This record gives sequence, C-alpha cells and structure tokens, in this order.
Amino acid sequence: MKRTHHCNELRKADAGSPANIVGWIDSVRDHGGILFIDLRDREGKTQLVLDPENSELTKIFGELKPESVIQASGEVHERDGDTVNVNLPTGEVEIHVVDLLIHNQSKTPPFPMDDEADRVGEELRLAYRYLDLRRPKNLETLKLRHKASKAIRDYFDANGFLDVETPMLFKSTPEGAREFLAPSRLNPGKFYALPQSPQQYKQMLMVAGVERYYQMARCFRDEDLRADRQPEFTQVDVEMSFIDREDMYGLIEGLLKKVWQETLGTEIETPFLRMPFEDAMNRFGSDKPDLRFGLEIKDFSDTFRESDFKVFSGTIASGGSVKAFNAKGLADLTQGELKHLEETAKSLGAKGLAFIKSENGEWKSPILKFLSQSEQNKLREDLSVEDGDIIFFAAGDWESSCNILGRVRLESATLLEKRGKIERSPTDWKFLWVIEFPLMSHDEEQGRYVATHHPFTSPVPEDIELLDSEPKKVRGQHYDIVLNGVELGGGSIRIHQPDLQKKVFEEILAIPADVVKSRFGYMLEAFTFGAPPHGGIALGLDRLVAILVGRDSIRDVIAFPKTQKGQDLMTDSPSVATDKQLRDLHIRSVLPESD
RNA sequence: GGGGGUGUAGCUCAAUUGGUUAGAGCGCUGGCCUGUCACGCCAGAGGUCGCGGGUUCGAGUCCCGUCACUCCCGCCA
Repeated sequence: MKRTHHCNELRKADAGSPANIVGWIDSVRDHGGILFIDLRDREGKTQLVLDPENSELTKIFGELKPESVIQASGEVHERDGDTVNVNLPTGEVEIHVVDLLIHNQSKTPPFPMDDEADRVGEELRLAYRYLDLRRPKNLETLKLRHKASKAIRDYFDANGFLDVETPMLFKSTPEGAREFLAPSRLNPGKFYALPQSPQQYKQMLMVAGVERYYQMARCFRDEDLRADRQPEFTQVDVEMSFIDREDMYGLIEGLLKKVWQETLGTEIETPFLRMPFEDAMNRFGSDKPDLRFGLEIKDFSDTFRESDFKVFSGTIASGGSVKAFNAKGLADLTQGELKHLEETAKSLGAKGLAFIKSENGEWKSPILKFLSQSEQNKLREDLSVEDGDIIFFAAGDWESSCNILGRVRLESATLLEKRGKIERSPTDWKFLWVIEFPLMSHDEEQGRYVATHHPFTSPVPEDIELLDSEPKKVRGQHYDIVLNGVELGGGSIRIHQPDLQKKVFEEILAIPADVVKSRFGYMLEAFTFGAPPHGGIALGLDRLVAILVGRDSIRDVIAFPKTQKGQDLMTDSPSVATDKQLRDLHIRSVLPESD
C-alpha cells in the first residue's frame, strides 16, 4: 500500500498504468452520480474520479471532507479533449479510483485553505499554524528557504569552510542586547545566557586555527519585536582568518549571487556599490539606504548660515545642520498626508516639518517670507525644483536632521508610489556595502562611548592614532550589506592584538578593568597565544528569505514565529512553571504588583 | 515605557445622525444533479457586536477602562 506517485507527477504518458497516491482533499465536486476530488500534496494536485458504478465507493461519498488525508488507487486515464484542465500540470490525466482509504478525516478548518486565507487575521493563522503552513503558497516559502540555506551551505563547503556548532548555553555578557537567561540546576544561583550571536566563540575558532568557519546559527535577543525582529532568529555566521575587507566583499558577493541563482534563477550584478556611512546618511538619511528611487537629501547649512530665518541660522550657529530634499511631484499631498509626515518628523525629535510647495508657478510656504531671494534661488537650483514639487527641511544636529529627512524621504516615496510617480519593485535588487562606520558613538544616557557595532571591531589602520585624541572620528573596519533599504547583515575585521583590544575595552569604552577581566579575560589571553588576523560577517537568514519571497515580515518565512508579545499562539508558550521545576532550579517567580 | 491602527456569524466584510427583528459573500448542514475542476441549483442553521463599566428612553455606533493582534518610536553591543 505504498504510494507510487506524488500529486504533481502523472502525465499523459502514464495513461493506462496503475497509480496509488496519497494527499489532502483540496476540493470535492459531487455531481450526484460521478464525483471528482482534487487531491493535493506538497508537490501539486491530481484529479481523482469516483464512478458511481463502484458501489463500495459510493458508500463513503458523504465522508469525503476537504483537508482529509486519503489514499487512492486506480488506473491513470487520459482525459477527453474538452475535459482537460489547462491550469494544472496534471490536467491531461486523472485517476479512475478503484480503492479509497480515508487515513484521517478532517474537521472543517477554521479558515479557508486557498489564497483567500492571506486576508485572514494573523492571530488565527498562528494559532493554527500547521494549517496555515499547509497552504501551497506557504509550503513554497519553506521550500525556498530550504533552497537558500542549501545554496549557502554548498557555497561555503565549496570554499573550504567548516560548519562548526557553538554552544547555546553561553555566558551572560550584559553589553548589548538583553539576554534570555537559563538557570543552572547544578550551579545554584548561576545562569547561562542564550547567545545573542556566536561572536566570541567564532573568534576563538579562529585562534584555534579553523581558518574558515560558518554556521547557520540560532540567536536570541530579548528585545521588543518588530516585523523584521523575532526573539529567536537565524544568522548565517561567518569568520575567516588572514583576510581583509576586500576578501569579505568578494566572498559575500559570490554567496548572494549563488543564492539568487539557486532560489530565483536571477543573475545579480557584482561587485556591489560601496558607500561610506557618512555619504549614506548625508544623501539618504539612513545607514541602510533604499537606492531604488532618488529624492536625495542635500545640505544647505552654508546657504542658511547668515539667514534671517533664525530657526535655520540659529541651528547652524550652534553646530547643527540644515538639510532638505525635493519630494518630486508631491505638492498635491493632502492635509492628512502632510500631517502624517509632520508626526513622523516629530516622533524623531523634530520641532516641526518645514516645507515649500511649488504650485501653479509660485512657491507657497509658511516660512517663505523669512527666506531671501538668493536663498530661494539656491534651493531651486540645487534641488531642481519644478512646478508640482515640495521641499522638506530639517534643522538640528547632523545625525537627527539626517534621520528625520531619511524617514520623511521613505514616507514620501510611499505617497509617490501610490500616485504612480515612482516605483519600488521588490525585484529591483539594489545591493550596496555601507562602509567606514564610526567605531564608537557617544551614548548621551551613559555619558560614555559605546561600540557602534561591537567592541571587537578593528579600527581602520590610518585612524588608530586618533583613538586617544578624537575617538569619535575613528572609523571601524566594519561593513554592512544592504538591499533595498534592509540591512541584510554586517561584520568587520576584528582586533587580534591583545593590547589594542584591552585599550578599547578599558580606555575607550571605559569598562572597568575587573569587569573586562571577568567577561573577556579568556579572550585577551587567547590573543596572546598566536591569534591570526581575522574578520567575519553575519547575515540575517530570515530577512534574506523574506526579501527573496517579497514579504514584509520575517514571520512569514519562519515556520513557527512569535507574536509581538513573544508568544507562540499554537503551543501557548511561554507558560508558568511548576513549583517543583522552580525549586529544582533554585529560583522563584516574583510577579509584578497588579493594582 | 510611549504613539497610531484593528477587533461584528467559522472566514472576509457591511450596518446612514444613537432608533424596529444586526446583513452580504464564502464556508457549514440538508436536498437535487453522471464530466466537473473555486461545479451548479434549491432550502436551512449559525451572533456574548473582544471584555468590563458609563452616558441615554434607546448603544455595534458616544465616553472611560481593559485585553488581544498589528505598525512605529525607545530598545536591538
């Protein structure tokens, strides 16, 4: 009673031969006498024909419910010309069923199993994730994800990389993301932490002489969720010895080329564009710019340095910047849309969102009366303002004026796209490397420098001397790979000199010496036993696959994702632990006061 | 921690200014139908309007609170 074919296998040439297939009932069409079933498995559909002459079969007609699992055997018949279904690869044949076994009868599913279900609330689909995944569209996503990981594994294997597993029970290192803790039964009062990434282990593998390492690494971060952030996710983790940045760019460009070939059959162009962090911020207001459209930001600090408009000149006098971009063709935006853009700007710390509309041959703006003719001319020229355009401004410190206009630029793109004035095709692949990030940034809250990426990133050689004098100006040998406004991954050349690493920890990041010793002591020691120069990168596999299949949320490409509150609605986790479990682990729950 | 959105039948949605018995499509149940393929036709069942409170002669609709899901800010070395 073994199946002989899957549901997308039989063709005209099979006519006359016996077949035995299994699958889920996709639909039943009962004509009173003759009855048709579309049987579905993960490969496709095949039509079964149940003839009323077979009285054994007629008895169970009433039990053939959609989504039931059945097995059917019979003979493959070629269909008559006018009954061929051109929409199915198996549409030229059907199986005339002799025997039919119901393996498992299905209740009526809580939501439709066709493409209609894309509109069904995610809450319900997550509670019945096994049904949602059963839909062909979602099985295709799992298949594509598999193809992507296989391409990745094949690529690294072919390039001499070793797949090495690293511990999930790691040590708590409070720098960085909040961690999930795992209590240790054998060590009362002590805890492991689940890794935010295998960063330190992979560097130790380099010291160990592995030379080329990769891993599909599960990572855990106990931070708030987003469409592109889950508390556990998968990272394509890579580390190599004896390389420089150029080697890494080439390696990853080759990897992505192969992934695109193997999953979509698409050729992407390499090498990728490279853009320094500062340019990305200045031109696009983002460290992960979407290059599928223009609307570039320009700096007008020089233009407004002496301006009568005090909001601008005052900002510049106190060291800030005035920036603007032309949202080309958006002068017809509605009051509501303008208000929304203002809210966006304000949510990023702007006091408001200054704008100038160019409509019917004249400029209209609440701030126009403050701007001199030469200032207006400069804007018109530098931003190529034409009728129907609208200029948006931001004034503030360099970083926040970039960020504000970066967001307004993205929102404007959405509005322009609705009007058909620009296009952001999900298959217009605009890759780039963002490079030369600052090694550290000043944390206002903590009043000290923190590593922009992580504290193991090596400074670019010519900036090392600035470490003591102007740490802010030191650029790191860090690189991010960006695609269509999404940060796919990032990495760096690491520090492999114990003295430099110690200096970064203690002097620049101002981590107390005893903390450095307890947390990173083993690492500093490891670097004294022959540490090779090395570097690496990590790519978010979930984001990569989401982009490949054109989904906005990584939940769509994870088999069992969690909701925004970190719950799995299917298994109803997390859940309370028993008193015995807690006792064994030497811990106690202290619930927040509810009043 | 903060801001926005959503919540009405199993599913997707509608319900005028607060006003009679809350509707439609799909699905489901029953019946008819021997070439359909999202089969068709006929009939029927199905509602804690997320939950709690308030205003009102009267609340799906207005107000307050709360829960869930979601988008974003903070956060994510």
